[in-house]
Amino acid sequence: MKRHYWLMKSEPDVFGYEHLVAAPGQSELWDGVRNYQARNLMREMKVGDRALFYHSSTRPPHVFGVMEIVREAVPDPTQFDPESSHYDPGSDPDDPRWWAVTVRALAPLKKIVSLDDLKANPKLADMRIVQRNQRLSIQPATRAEFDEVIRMGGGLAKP
DNA sequence: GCCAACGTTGGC
DNA sequence: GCCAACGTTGGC
Repeated sequence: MKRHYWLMKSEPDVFGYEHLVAAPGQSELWDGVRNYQARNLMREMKVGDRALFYHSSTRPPHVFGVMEIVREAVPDPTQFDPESSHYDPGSDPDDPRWWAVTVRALAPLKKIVSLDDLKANPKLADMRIVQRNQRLSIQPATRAEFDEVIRMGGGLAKP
């Protein structure tokens, strides 16, 4: 089975890498995605896939660490929760609209890799994140891109 | 806080 | 099915 690579964005105030590391059992449902393209990509994810964890709305925005997909997409429960800010009254429980994978922290990078660093590396020119305002919160990456970002971050710190 | 990009909605 | 209005994202 071929492993795939991804980049997943979150605002650290809402859900950052530290939350993930501190989470019970160190795994967490990646809920709240309300974009069809991102949803479709998440449904392609397989157990064992790896993802770069990107912190947005920070100065500078940056890649912080690496996650592993530990469970394939299941219906996102927040879409059926009227109390949730992600509540979607239009979603049919028999045919849920929104799905979420479960992720686990693998390790932080030894040093963060900023968006400017990503943009400055010609090897990463095809990554969506470095292209003009590509806001998609879940993006595919190649293994070469994934490895390059980790190399730029000085490798993975021991958890 | 601003605003460009861009996805979604809804009138026609 | 078009497209203007609107809302959100996210870098700056």
